[in-house]
Amino acid sequence: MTDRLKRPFSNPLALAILVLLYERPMHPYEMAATMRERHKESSIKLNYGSLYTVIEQLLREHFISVREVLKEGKRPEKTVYELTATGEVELVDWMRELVSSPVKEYPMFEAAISLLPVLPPEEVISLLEIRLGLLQRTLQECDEEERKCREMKLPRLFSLESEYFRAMTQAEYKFSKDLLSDLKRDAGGMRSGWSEMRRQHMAGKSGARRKQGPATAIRKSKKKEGKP
Amino acid sequence: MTDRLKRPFSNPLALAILVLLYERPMHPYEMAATMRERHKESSIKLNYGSLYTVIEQLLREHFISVREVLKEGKRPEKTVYELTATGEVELVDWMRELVSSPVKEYPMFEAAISLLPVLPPEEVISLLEIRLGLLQRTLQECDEEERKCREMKLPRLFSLESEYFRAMTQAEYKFSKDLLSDLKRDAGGMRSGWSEMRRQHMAGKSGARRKQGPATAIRKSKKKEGKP
DNA sequence: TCCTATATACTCGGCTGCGAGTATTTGGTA
DNA sequence: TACCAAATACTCGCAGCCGAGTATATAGGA
Repeated sequence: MTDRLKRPFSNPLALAILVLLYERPMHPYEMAATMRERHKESSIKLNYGSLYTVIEQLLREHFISVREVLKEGKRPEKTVYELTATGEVELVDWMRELVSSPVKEYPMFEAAISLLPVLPPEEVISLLEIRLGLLQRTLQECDEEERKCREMKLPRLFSLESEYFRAMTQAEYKFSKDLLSDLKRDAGGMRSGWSEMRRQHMAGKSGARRKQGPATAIRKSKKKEGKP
Repeated sequence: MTDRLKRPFSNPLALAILVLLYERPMHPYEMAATMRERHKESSIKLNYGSLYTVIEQLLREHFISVREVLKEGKRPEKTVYELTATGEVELVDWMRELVSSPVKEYPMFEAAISLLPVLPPEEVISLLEIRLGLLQRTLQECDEEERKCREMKLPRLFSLESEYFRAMTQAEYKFSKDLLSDLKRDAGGMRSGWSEMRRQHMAGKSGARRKQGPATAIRKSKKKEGKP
């Protein structure tokens, strides 16, 4: 909201680092350890490669700076970083934007759904059944998780992100289930437009193939090379 | 399901290309045009840079091959690609996996939620209100879209992906709304654990700063700025 | 005492992804 | 007829991202 300027980077890991340094100065490995301790890795993807790259970026933008370099014995040096004033502004600003303004993302399942007609409907039915099973298991695991939190009397704030994840998974479950029953109801039916659509694909494809030769060996065509 | 081998690439655009070539041979620009025509760009991110990179990857794996190179006048050559037998197997296999097995993804909002305590709760309330407004508008647009589809008597299959998007947006709306009311109910209250958590952050921070020098220019106060 | 497994703390090279740029043709209009 | 804008069809270079690898220190068991 505050500004619509493009941020110098978009990795959620950068955000997490800013937050950690907002609490106190740290060195990279400690950041990773802390994130794991708090199970942030479940909502924010963490890996070593990116960690150090992202720190580099943050340094470049002067959002963080080197506080000190520790040397103990012969171990590699530990570089401790801290948040700068600019960094704190960026952090708060970024958080504000993320909370206030949804951004379109591109989950794989959405892509798959939009290309669904390449699969025969009967197969989609059994694939969706598998999916439903897996989603249900995920939901159960979430509940289990939540139960533990309640037992330990942790305030809700600690588990907000998994609550969100559960809600989204639930929605996906419902969607898949509805889709499944619809498919079952008029399997192969006309109303879905499926068979018609598939026929088109097939027509296009087999037509092309036929023009070229009897079910090609692998590639009889003009360009036979693979890689120059 | 079929196999758990890692695919040589993960870009949804690659999947879309395989599907397009499954229908008929095409040249890159035509792929882009077709995708836009069918509004696939709303569920699969498209941009020129990636398009050509991804085609390179598919070639390398022998999932597609060059069918012919057209030359018309002095225009740049058009390279027409087609699906190989291997490519078709990959396509179907990949689709099966995507439909049957959910994968954990990392939406930005989930990251933000997991770091929410850096913002004062009163601010989160107003940010969520903005978000709810925007989400509602998105939902209305979806409905409008859907109405048009029904008017044109398009079969449901054509708009499945936007139905999915709507469902997910709806879920996010509900989650945000519930969170908002909870925040309003015990604003600043103890039960949420928020104030406590924030205090910790603050403590850590100001402690660190104090050691270093007199409260830096822009950020001396505990939290006096708001949002103009 | 020695050996191995694990934790600590990064480094490095390469692939992926992308936006901005390039060059030609077509269409409209003044 | 001349000119400009839009469409066509890519090319390029660089930054982001990541996973596998490296190297030391410590702990625990045989």
